[in-house]
Amino acid sequence: MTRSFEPDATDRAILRLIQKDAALSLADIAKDVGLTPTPCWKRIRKMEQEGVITGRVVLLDPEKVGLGVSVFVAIETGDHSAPWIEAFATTVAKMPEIVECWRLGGDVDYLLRVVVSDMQAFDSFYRRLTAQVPSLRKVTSRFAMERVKSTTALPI
Amino acid sequence: MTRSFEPDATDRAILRLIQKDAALSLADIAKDVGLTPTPCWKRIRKMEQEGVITGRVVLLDPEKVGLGVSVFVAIETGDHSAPWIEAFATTVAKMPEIVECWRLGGDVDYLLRVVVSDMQAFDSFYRRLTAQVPSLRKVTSRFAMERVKSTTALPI
DNA sequence: CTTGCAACAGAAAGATTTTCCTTCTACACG
DNA sequence: CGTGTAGAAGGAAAATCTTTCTGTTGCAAG
Repeated sequence: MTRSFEPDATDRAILRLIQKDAALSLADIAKDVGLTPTPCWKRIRKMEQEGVITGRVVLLDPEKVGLGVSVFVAIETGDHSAPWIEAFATTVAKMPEIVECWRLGGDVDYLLRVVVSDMQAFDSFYRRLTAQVPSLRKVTSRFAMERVKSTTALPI
Repeated sequence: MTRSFEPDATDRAILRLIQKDAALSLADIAKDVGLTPTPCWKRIRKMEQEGVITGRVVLLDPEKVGLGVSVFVAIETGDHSAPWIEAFATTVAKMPEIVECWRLGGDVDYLLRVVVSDMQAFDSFYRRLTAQVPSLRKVTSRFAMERVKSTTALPI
């Protein structure tokens, strides 16, 4: 796969900054990377158009909004057919408690991170999940005790 | 734990919006939640000051910046002392490839997500990790085949 | 009532976006 | 060689739009 976009050192400097704080003004970003606001803005817009930048979002403190419980759910399926995989992806997309879902190689087929308010809410989620998804061979839930680190900033 | 902040329906509507797109103008947000820009802005500022909103960031496409490989590393430690835990957290904080690190309850002590460019980069990371962290009893790496879902938006 | 909170309209301050211009480099051609 | 041209990248300044702040009003609870 040849990458269509090759960020130079300046692009990367910009990305490193706004990956951490997208509220910085163009003037500040520009000063930091040694440009004036205009070319800086042009680079950012280009990266948005090319899909390098996929969005701007605010992050919330899960505790503060009463969603302090993260649970990792490892799933082994008994059905590896394309229709099952597709149906599973659709179900996952529809459940907002699932904030991450990865298909893995190896013993575990899927790993989910589920965000809920408490154990009871997780139980409710768990029942809905297992009721909706057929052919689950093994489901292992592990509760997070502490969020040691969690960042959206890629090591660019 | 009593929560100091109780968002009302309007606060939550605002959060749902800007969790998905923080580039929306106040005018747009206000129209959507049925307010004028000023009270809307005051609510957002309040939530920022109270720490409900922890930051504004841009999200990147990992593939487009050449970091398309995510690996989950499950760690079981042989040392559960406070100093070990602290030292481990410090090491994790210093390694930018580790984008998530959770301390779990149960058989697995820690679960990491590591973002790298390719298998070779992961091997390099793996060597550095195991060289720096003592008393690792078991380390299991699972490669992500597909990112089925990944969102920063909490189900508020 | 009246007190306090939340909303509003409108103005000021500040940021973004556009337009236009300059510079630099690479490359083709006389 | 020297010159002309195209394309990429930067910059200054103006226009436009947003955010932020002011003062004021309305409404609900006490």
